[in-house]
Amino acid sequence: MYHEIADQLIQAITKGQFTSKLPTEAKLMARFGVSRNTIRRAIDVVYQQGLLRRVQGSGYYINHVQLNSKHAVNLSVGAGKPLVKNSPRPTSKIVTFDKAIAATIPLATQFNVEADAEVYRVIRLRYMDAAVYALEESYYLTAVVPFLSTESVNGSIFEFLAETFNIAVIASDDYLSMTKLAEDQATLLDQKPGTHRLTLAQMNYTKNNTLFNFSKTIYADPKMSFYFHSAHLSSN
Amino acid sequence: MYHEIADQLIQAITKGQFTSKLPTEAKLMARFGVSRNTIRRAIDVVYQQGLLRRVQGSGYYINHVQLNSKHAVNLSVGAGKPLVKNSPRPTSKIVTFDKAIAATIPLATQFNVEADAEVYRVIRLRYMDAAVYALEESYYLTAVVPFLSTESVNGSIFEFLAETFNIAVIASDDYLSMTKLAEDQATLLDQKPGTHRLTLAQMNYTKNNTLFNFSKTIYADPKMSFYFHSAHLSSN
DNA sequence: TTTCATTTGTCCGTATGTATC
DNA sequence: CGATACATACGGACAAATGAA
Repeated sequence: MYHEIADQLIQAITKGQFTSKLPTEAKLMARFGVSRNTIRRAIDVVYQQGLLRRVQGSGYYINHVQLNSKHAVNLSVGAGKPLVKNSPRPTSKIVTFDKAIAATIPLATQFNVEADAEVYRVIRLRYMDAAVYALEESYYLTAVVPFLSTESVNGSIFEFLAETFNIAVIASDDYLSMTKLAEDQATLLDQKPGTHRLTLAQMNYTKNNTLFNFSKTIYADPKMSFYFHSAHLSSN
Repeated sequence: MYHEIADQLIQAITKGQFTSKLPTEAKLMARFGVSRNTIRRAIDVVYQQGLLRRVQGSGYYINHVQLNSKHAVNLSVGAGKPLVKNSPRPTSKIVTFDKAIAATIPLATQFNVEADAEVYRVIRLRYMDAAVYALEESYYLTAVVPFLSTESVNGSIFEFLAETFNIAVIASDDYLSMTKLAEDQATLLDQKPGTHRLTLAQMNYTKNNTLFNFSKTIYADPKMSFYFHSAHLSSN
């Protein structure tokens, strides 16, 4: 219940329905017909995403997150969704799409994924507006994701998983660093080998914190930037 | 109250008092003599920092965060504390320490800091084990931070602020990107100009979400990495 | 396979504290 | 000072997942 309320509040804020402040808790209680605890729980979710400033005795103020760079990713919302409004959807060119065993994958051993786990391997170039912006290498545990359609691999895999298996990201571990492009990576990204580029390694967990996906994404644009909001649960 | 309990739980976990699971909520209620809501609130805090996996019907499992790189920063704990256990404390070499007006600072205008705000400016080289690891450019609003001792600037400013003014980080906005080193930056960091390095721009907020500090840190080591855990408030 | 106790997840109502205006 | 609004804490009830009998 508080999940839905949180979603509605987030939508309302991003749509600009509340310009400077959120209604008071009392008003929100009346509007949604729930108890104060439930409203506060929902507000916690919104607050955690950095959309609110909370001031005791005064109210909840809207925070307008700034993403100056054209290529910016907001990591605090969970999966790496580009947060630029009305951004065009990325397209993909598949490099590899097969199955593998975790033990044979460097990324998997690095993150202590169970060695004998079977995974779908998807390596693809990601395009935005016909320009390549990332090289993505992602893996899906077949124990959790029994099937991956070629169609979804060409589009949004996460959307496919949500619709088909009701798999959603509950938590994620994110590691940001620079990688020196190897020959093959460089040619795929159309850059010089040895160039340093931002790289996001990610572990994604779903219900009950079971790992279902891990990936490594190298971003082509040197101006790429990542945003992340960290908020303690209560502000005072 | 739940804050203290959360702190105690975090300490207990990092000290290795609980190896695989946390005690049940019922036991924690008894141990701390508080209600279930309070315990759960405290656990929320711990969970948010990525130290726990929670499984309905089963319990809370300890998560051991992996930071493979020697130079790794955990951003989900708030300020940029190095999380390597027993890591030596960094030392500093001051490049600049004076006052300035926000309007004259590119970083401040970029983040829409009130133009006429007065700030302490601290530019310093950060050393770990006699080796330079970062060039830090940080600003403290004098409206919130009335005084900065030279002593603290040579050591830990955040510790000084906590002890002296009871200023703690409640929330932060973090921006990670690469910067191409300018001449002066390159010489300070002992690198070639034009080199790409990881850069963390940070806005730090204290009680009632008032901004008290913003900074930009360029990390010398190309192997530098950042960790960040993102967890939705409830896992199921 | 079913049942049942355990354990966490959600929601409610209430009371009191504290900061803001 | 009083009214408003958010912060914390308690107790109770039921739902849902887990794990063992």
